[in-house]
Amino acid sequence: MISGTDIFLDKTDLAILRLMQANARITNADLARELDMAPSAVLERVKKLEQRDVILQYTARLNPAAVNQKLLAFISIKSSEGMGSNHTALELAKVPEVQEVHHIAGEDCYLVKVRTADSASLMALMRMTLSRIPNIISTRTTIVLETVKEEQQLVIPEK
Amino acid sequence: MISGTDIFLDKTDLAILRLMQANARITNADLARELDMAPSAVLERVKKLEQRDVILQYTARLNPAAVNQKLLAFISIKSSEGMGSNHTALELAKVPEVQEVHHIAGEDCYLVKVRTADSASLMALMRMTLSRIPNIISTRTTIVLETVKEEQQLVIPEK
DNA sequence: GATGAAACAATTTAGTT
DNA sequence: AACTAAATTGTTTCATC
Repeated sequence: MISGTDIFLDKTDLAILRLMQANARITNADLARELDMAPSAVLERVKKLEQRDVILQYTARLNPAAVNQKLLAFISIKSSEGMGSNHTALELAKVPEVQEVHHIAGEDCYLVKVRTADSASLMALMRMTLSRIPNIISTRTTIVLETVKEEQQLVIPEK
Repeated sequence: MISGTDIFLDKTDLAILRLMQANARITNADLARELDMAPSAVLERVKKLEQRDVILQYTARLNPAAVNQKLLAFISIKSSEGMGSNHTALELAKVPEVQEVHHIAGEDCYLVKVRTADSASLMALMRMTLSRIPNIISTRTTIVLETVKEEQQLVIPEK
């Protein structure tokens, strides 16, 4: 769960976030040099950003093709469960190949992003895993032919 | 550009990827302890994984709400350019608020993932930035009401 | 490819302002 | 919240197998 209490970030915090978003393996010493601060002061700020759930994770972005995950698809899923329940979404979220589950406005359904080795393994996933989740009424699968950009970088405000 | 030459990853490489995907700030010494190897051997492998573009980036995943990016939307964009050209996609990719641009099958259009502060700033972005990109025929915007899962973690094969 | 050793650098804690 | 100082730990190179 993500902190609901309000979060105040000053110029220094935002600079730390900008640097760590661009390179999570930057040393604390290099961060301190960039910010013209003592390493101990920077370390304390980083720990607080982690505690406050401003920084959620440090992760290596991998080339999907290198680890045999060449197929990317988006699936629109309609569920018969009433509003207020999101059991279907939670079940979808448990599937490791499912990277994203969003509840979307308008069409009253979920948008799911899935990555598998190829179209055969996507079919297998849909038959074996998705079809076992209750309340799914329909699915519409869109295959990605080519990805031109895929980053999670957020635009960090100036202040 | 991502390496086109084929990539062979052994069990040790895959273990490194699994560990660094989960925590990009793991120390090289800790990696070496997990793998029962000398730190120097692990360091050499990590450098090769970076060089071969298996590891694309180390990044901190940030809480979008903490940096005032509360709105997430997917936009389907139809372009009049012929197949073979992807000028529109490249222009879309240049926009910092655009996190993803995928060319999708079937409807002959792009699927774009965008993050902004709120719906007013999304409107402003569409009017000021997207409307200046040539060849865009139509857009259909879907607003995300709630995100249940959003990770980029890939399923790393066993071997 | 992997190792061990060694020089150098970073991390992290504690005490102080 | 920030600093300095100091002890511990990690990084990285290089010679060797």
